[in-house]
Amino acid sequence: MGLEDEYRLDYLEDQGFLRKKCESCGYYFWTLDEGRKTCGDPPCDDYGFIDDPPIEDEFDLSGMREYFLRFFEDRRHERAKRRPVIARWRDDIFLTIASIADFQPHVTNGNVPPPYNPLVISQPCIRLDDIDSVGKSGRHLTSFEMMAHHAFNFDEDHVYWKDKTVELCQELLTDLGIDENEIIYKENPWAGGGNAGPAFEVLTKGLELSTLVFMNMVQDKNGEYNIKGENYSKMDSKIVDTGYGLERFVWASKGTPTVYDAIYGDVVDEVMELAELEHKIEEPEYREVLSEHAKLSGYMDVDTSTDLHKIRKKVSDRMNMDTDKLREMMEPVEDAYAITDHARTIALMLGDGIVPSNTEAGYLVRLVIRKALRMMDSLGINAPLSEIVNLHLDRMKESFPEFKDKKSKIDEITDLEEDRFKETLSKGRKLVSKTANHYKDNSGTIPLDSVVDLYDTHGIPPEVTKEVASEYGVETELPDDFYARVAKKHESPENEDEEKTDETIERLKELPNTDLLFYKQLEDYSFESVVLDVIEDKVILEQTLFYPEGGGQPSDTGNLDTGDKILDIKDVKKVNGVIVHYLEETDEIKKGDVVTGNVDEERRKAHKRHHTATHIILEACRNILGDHIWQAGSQLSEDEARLDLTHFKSITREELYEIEKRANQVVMDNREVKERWMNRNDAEEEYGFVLYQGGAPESKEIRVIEVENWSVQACGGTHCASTGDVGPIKITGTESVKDGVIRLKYTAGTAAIESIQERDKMIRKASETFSVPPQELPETSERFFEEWKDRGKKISDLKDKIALMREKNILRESNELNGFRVYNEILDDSDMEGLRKTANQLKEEDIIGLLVSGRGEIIVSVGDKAIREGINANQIIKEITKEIGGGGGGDKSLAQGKIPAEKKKKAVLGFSDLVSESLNSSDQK
RNA sequence: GGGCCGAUAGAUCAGUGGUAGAUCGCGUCCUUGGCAUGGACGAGGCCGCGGGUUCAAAUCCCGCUCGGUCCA
Repeated sequence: MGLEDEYRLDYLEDQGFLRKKCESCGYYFWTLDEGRKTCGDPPCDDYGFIDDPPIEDEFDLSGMREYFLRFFEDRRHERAKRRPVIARWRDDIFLTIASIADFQPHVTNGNVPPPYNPLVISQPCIRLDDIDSVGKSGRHLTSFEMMAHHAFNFDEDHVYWKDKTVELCQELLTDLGIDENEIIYKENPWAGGGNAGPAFEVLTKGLELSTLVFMNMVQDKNGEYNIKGENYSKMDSKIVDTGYGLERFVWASKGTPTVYDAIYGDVVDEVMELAELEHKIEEPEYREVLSEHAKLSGYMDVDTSTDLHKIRKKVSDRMNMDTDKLREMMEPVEDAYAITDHARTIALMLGDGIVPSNTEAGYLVRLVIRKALRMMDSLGINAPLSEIVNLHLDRMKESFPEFKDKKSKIDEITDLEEDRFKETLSKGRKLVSKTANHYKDNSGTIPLDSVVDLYDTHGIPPEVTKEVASEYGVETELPDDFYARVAKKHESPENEDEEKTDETIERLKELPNTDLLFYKQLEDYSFESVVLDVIEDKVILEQTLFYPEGGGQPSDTGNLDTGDKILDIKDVKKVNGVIVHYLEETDEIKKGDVVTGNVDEERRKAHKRHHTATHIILEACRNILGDHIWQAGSQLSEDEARLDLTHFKSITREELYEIEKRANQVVMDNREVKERWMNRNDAEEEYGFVLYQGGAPESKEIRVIEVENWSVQACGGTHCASTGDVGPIKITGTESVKDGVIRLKYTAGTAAIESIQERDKMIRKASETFSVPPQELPETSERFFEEWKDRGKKISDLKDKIALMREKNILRESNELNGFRVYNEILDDSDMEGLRKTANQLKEEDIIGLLVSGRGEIIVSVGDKAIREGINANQIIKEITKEIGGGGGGDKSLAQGKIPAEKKKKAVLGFSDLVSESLNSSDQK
């Protein structure tokens, strides 16, 4: 079934819009211009807005944003706060890529009502998909603000739908002075993230200003609508999802050749200045080249070098200019644009608390930083990247006041990342030199495999490899689809998650949600309840005090008392709203029984202490280390708790002590720990995103745990009533989980006492060994270690001396055999090192020798002269060990091995014969 | 979350199972009026930690810790 009817809006028809089919691309579009034949979207139409801005007045970013927000506020929309660019509330994407992402999935799926309805927002977004086109295309950005008005229509609550949406859009555009004959609504259905719907792209003079999506379908294998290759069916809710590109609007108000000049031309100027280039945007010839270039790249992809080459060729032809000259002219400008763009993205990402890492969102910010640094390098900019980031931060003060306090942290992180990258590069260059030298005499070309390896394993960009290799006169194999090949290397078969259709789950669905007593009776440990069902080893009660595993807190254990028998509970889980108790055995319990539940009190208390301690420590870390600290995971047990934190360097000892001290201070303050249920939107409004340290729940009401005057977190766990109940907190260790994430381990309450005692025992044991009081342990152990090393050296020296002294005996006692002196002896007090030293003396004197230690270590040495006669120490030792057991080997002059100690004499006695045999056989050759 | 790479002298690194090395730096001496330089000698190593294989492990295998890097 098609979507034609979806687009026939009364509003458009009443206004006199005509539905036409684009002669070029075949898509339908709506226009007031009777003569129009094409849809207005490049490549069907050219850019018409450059040097001829369709928006009457010039706007800057904050001016345009404010105009938009006010416009919709005046039309009964509430202004919603932006969310961070890191999508902490979602587990399917790292970055906020659209304004609607703020409301997915909890609002769009109907679980949580929107904060306002309808609402207007300007949401900063980051998209890195087209990062390679940034700067070159004149229109791509890695960060942008998606302005939007959203209306969420559910069955009972209808706000507005298609006609009103288009009407508002049309009114906004004409309000801005855009000629209504130039406004085109192009039909182009949208699909993404499991939803879809009809959509209009709103175009003027070849520029897409906004997209109006009418999300009313959900992915469904048997759905009747087919959009972009997938089947969809209608859903109950209808969501108005619009997106107005703030930067596009500013661009359309200025008509500059590129979007970059429109939105932050002054920063571009400064970047050009740092590169000692002049931004000649005002020079006519220059501006013309730039315009031509921009117009062409408007409808071409520039992410492959061949496309870029085509554009260059066309522009140079049109301008009657040499292609090389054009390239020389364009490349630095493109890099400067890209650097400016990336710097703003970096400011947003770091400002919103992303910590650079080798994984997840942290990796994405590192990627952007490194791309920027590379371009700065090729432009010859010596200033630190943080300086350019600061240019943006200064200008963002007004629009993003929340970044004001973050400047020094952003500087620190940027500088640190710059240092790290330089380190990686300089190491990389050495490695490339080595590789280049290796292939210099070989093929003269570094093969693709090596180039991929250098990039994949060591992070050396292929361009750098090429550059360094050329210094050695070595070629580099570098195909156009290099990065695709790297990607291919990483491809692995994806194991699809099997869909579980569990009978148990079906049966659980029939049952009512369990009444959660552990949220109501915080200090109780036993309760009574009716048994609702028994499924295999699982018991479901009407109400329970047993806490199910969740939020890093393990489940309670305990027992159920049926009156006749006490049954142990080994695990408790929550399946949707139903709490499932896993029992050792369930023979004695049946549906309808009334049982008494007893929670293991010590275990629960240990969990409470560790959980509350976790909240205290997290806030202590945020206070001491900074606001970039976010919880990246946590796990409690009875004995220990651990907390993973985002942090860009390792924590120092001193910081750790400070955190420990501060946390214990909060304990001693005996602050109240309050728990309450709050409306989710109210809680977010009041506390912001710091609430969601442990991940965001997907419900209307959320449980908020507040440590008085300390921290507020959304949390479903059990907590102490006041911080004094936590008892002492002892940090027991740190480790790094991955780059940018550190793990803190600590104990609280009884467990803390135990861990302190454990440490005390270790110290006692060590100090008893040394027979010194604990306080002298550090010095003493150091002294002992130094002495131990000294003695090792002395022993080695003495062994040298012993070997020298033996020399006299050796000369006296060696026998003559076929012109060689042969010596063998058992040195009972010696070891392998001693034997070796003596053997070296033998070699110098050209004596063929066999030495055996008391433990059966054996060594055969042969001097140069004997080697020339074909004597081989390795062969001899093999002969010996073959005959009497053990094993050994080495080279011609020295061979080592071991034989059973009791065979020492036998080895020595047979030696002369072996040597003479060996001499004879070599004579025969 | 997954893949790949690395850890040896103060620094940078070599060392494919058999006597732990190079360069720079450091110390002493020589060359010099002094500096630069050149030369000689020397000190400096739990070869990351723990296990395994082996007659023998810096080296091979497994685990851990730390670091680097690429991808989702």
